[in-house]
Amino acid sequence: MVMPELPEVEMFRRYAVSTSLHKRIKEIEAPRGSILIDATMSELREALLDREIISAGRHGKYLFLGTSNNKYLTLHFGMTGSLRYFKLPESAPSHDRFRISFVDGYHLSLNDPRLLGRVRLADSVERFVARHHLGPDALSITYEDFRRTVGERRGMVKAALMNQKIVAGIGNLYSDEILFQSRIHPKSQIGKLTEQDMYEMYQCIRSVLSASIDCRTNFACLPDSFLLPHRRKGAECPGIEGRVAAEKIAGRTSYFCPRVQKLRS
DNA sequence: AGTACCACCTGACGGC
DNA sequence: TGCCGTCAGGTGGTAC
Repeated sequence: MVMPELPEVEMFRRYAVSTSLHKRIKEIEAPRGSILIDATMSELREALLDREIISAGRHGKYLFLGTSNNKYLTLHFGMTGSLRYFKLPESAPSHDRFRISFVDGYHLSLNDPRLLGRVRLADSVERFVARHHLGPDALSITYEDFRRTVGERRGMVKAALMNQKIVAGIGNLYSDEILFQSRIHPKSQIGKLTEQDMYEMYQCIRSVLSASIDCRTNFACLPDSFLLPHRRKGAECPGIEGRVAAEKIAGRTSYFCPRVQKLRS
């Protein structure tokens, strides 16, 4: 099952571009209801029906489908959401929660077994990002901004990496990978990180997320040096003799290699 | 300000 | 076999 963090949502963005751009919207439906936030179905229909999707943007874990009348259908995938494009009713996903139907008979659906995905309507991406207090996108943030915003916090580094207000797009899985490759223990206190630690972490954010996108988020395709394919308690650490440890940190089960990742405290 | 915990939500899985 | 508790994790809320 796909956990939608930045690379996964980037795949959804590309999928939407390759399937759904410049098609006239005929109908929208929410078969199970209660997926809309801050907007009603009639507002959504008013904004979208008879329009086309002309752009697909992403900020962190949010996907923005821009329409020809300057509105943005904003999708969040929760922890199990994904996009499916199909024509025949029998090809509809089994957990179809939000469906856009185009005049050519095709559909784009948000498939979401655990019902944690959300759909909103926005007037601009910038205003949406500001309203939800999202930090810069993890692949766009500069090192200066990263060092400053992380540096002025206290607490555990893992919590900061996963905090969407600091940097948008990193969740539990990729924060574990970034910290593993940075050789930093997830419980390390931010105030104890060196300048070198910060820079290392910043570079690993970029390289880890990019590598996953290059692999189309298929973990089996990642280099042998990655932790993600071995993200099980007791598994062998990649590249060093040792076992993967699991511990609840910042409210999430965290996997790390204690021999590689030393605690800064 | 940071942390811990809960709720939402369902499918998978292990224990008995 | 089948029931049941637990876990998975993004977001957003509350209490301390």
